[in-house]
Amino acid sequence: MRVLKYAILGLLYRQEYSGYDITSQFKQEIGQFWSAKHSQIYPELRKLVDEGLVEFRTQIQGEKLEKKMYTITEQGRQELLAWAAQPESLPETEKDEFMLKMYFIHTLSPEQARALFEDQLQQRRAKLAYLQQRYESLMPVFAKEENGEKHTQATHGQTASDTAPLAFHNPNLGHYLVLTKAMAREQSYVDWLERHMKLFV
Amino acid sequence: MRVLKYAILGLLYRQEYSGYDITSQFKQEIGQFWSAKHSQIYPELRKLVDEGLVEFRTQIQGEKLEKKMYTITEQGRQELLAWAAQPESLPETEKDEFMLKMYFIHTLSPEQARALFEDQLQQRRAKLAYLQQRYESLMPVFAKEENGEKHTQATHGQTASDTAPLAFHNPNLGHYLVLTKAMAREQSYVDWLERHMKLFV
DNA sequence: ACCAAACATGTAAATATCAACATGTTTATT
DNA sequence: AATAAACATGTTGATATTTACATGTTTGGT
Repeated sequence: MRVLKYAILGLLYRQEYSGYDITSQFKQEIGQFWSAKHSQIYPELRKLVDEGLVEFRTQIQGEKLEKKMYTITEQGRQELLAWAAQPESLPETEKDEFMLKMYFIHTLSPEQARALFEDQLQQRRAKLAYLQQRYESLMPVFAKEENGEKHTQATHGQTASDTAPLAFHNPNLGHYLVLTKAMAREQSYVDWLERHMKLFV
Repeated sequence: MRVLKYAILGLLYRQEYSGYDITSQFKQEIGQFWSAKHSQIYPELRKLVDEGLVEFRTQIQGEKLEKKMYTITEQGRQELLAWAAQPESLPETEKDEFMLKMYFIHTLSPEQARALFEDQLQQRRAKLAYLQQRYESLMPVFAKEENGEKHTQATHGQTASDTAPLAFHNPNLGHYLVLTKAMAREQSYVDWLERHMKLFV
């Protein structure tokens, strides 16, 4: 399916990046939904160059550090748009090793199961808090906007920050969507864990 | 990491299975969180036999159809339990091609984006409905139990069926957990899509 | 008696992914 | 002046995963 190809083309659609920059991008928000290591990115970039979908120019950083700045070509843009507009059917499996362990919960003692559950809850809560903090620092306008009206007693699995204040033509829309979706995912995970914690008490 | 190894051991912990049976299991509920094709399963079973973690006996089906029924060994049980009790740190990325496209939403026209969004919503709703139906047919007791008290006006992203009526010692607990978790995941997805649909109206 | 679907097991080739190996430069701090 | 962290780019080898190739049996329905 070569999704990495399109992930890279999509990043280059907006601006010029080096291989290192692309690696860094995958450590940011989009990394919640797609990422790759540099050892996969560099060969993929070479392949994209060979296919005429991207081009690069070598830029000197400092005295002699060479970095390759990649840009998307017209052909690359066309392939990107064709992919992006194409609806996909859902994957049958969304892999989750923790849930696999939960399916085999009868292999554990109640104490062990509880420990696993609590560890997962702690990790998911930390991740959710991190995402919320990113949201507030990256999109202070929208975060504030909602703190007055609904954010007061939100306990039912959905933060008010997840309510779409952006218009279609806003360069931050994509970023906003992945952040709110990641928050919704983690909130749902936390809620489910909390709802089932009583099994081990 | 070899998660498939433990997925197979976990299945065999409860009962004897053939390779085909294991393939079938991955098409059931556990396939929501882990799965593999038969072309990966058969070599893995051979490897597990070589390692002494599983054994098999050949059984004749009908006149001459040979099938290999696999059982877990004591060593296999030990390795399974060691894995199952071990907490894991969260994966940095949970891949989702649709969300990758949403990050690149500026490559699309509002009409195209809306079409993608609606397609995804339709697919996620269908999947949620399918899971709910499975839940009701597999766990009729608990589905009924909750239809009286809370299931009446559930619109806030969490079905009442997701509220843990089982005790720790119930052989269906693992199955119950993956089903409710999959439903929660899909419900959260549907809610997020619905909340953001207005961007395209 | 025929046929299709399900049962059953494998291999081969291509691709995707990750961990480790390998090397060197630049920038900021002390 | 030293040093650590970040910047920067590659390759290699091991695994994991998917798609296609390959073959045959059994069961249930017409």
